Amino acid sequence: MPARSKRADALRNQQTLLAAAAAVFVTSGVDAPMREIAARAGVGLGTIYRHFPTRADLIVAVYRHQVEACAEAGPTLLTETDSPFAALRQWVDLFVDFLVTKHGLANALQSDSSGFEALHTYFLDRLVPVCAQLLEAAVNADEIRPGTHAYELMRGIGNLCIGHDSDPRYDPRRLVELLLQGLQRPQSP
Amino acid sequence: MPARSKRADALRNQQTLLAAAAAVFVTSGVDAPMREIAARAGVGLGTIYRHFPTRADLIVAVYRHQVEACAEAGPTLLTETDSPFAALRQWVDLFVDFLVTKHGLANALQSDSSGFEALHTYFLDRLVPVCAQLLEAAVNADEIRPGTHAYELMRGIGNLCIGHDSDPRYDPRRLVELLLQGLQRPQSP
DNA sequence: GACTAAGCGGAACGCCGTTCCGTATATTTC
DNA sequence: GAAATATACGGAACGGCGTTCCGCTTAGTC
Repeated sequence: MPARSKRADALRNQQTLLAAAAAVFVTSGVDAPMREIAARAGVGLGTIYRHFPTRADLIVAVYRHQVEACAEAGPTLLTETDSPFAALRQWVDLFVDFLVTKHGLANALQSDSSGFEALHTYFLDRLVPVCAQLLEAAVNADEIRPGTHAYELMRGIGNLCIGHDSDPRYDPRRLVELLLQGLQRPQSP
Repeated sequence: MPARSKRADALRNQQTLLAAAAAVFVTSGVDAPMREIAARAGVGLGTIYRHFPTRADLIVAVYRHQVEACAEAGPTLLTETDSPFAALRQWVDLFVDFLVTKHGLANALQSDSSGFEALHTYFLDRLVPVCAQLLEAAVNADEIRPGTHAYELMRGIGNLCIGHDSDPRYDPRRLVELLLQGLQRPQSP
């Protein structure tokens, strides 16, 4: 019993809000004042909170497609790439690219303030299993040392992506690459 | 001409504030409301801002000793440890321990909001040269590959220390160790 | 067209950083 | 010791932001 379906204006507003949020996130980052988003969408503050009770809900809704795409790319890369480690590296690249192009998203991802919990949860629930699969394949192929947990790796990568735009001398990609190399099994037998 | 020396009560308040801030930082993190610190010190808000115009100034003042100690440990470790890479590893451990025991400090260090600039600046100005020296020694000893910049490494390590207390499954030390291993020169000639 | 429940807007509250200035006091001067 | 003055103090006040709440509006229904 799906109750009664939502009102038309509610659905319209939800879409408008998503579009407005996406636009504002680009220019002002994911920490932009809620008022700014509401104003851009031409709705009241109450409306934004009714549709997206927490900021995290809004962020998740805005980026869900891209996260899904990233998650789905995992298995694909695994089958289409000859070495599992190469697949892992490409997948991580995808993830880093995603984070790095969203102002403040990496920061928000790690924020421990309640309210961002949903964000944290969604990203990790969706992506950690994918990462784990890639990791396991690479371990089985004897390309990397076992013992690294996907959760930890994902959070580490996320952390490394913080603040990349504050200084041109800091490029998260180089450090992530270093991390991956640290993962590689020493070639001694 | 050192102008006239400060008033006695001003000096006393400065000390009181430092102690109060140190105590509050332990319990509420370095983001604790300024009011809380002022209250704890038993002074007005104006006083805290007069002595420490920005939050970063206060944080720097509170932790200056420890940062100095860490900076000075660099050269010492280098002479007292047989391998430069081992010295680097120990030094990094020191730095991680420092960051990990200060709630929210790692976050603050990376915050790009103006006002934390002084913090960023002080930490990096003081520690990057030390790290660079260790790095260079390890490169010269042919223990690690050249091409990594101390600035980038320090920021990466700082980033990895963010959020360590939000989940027991996340241990920055393991990832930092991975990073260091990624630095090591592959043992192929 | 009237009814009703779903949805809307934005005023209002609380928290926080930061500024500003009337008041209090340490220090110097006589 | 008292007056003079530079210094420092306290906390009210302002603005920005997140979040809640409720009287009003409107879409969907009969």
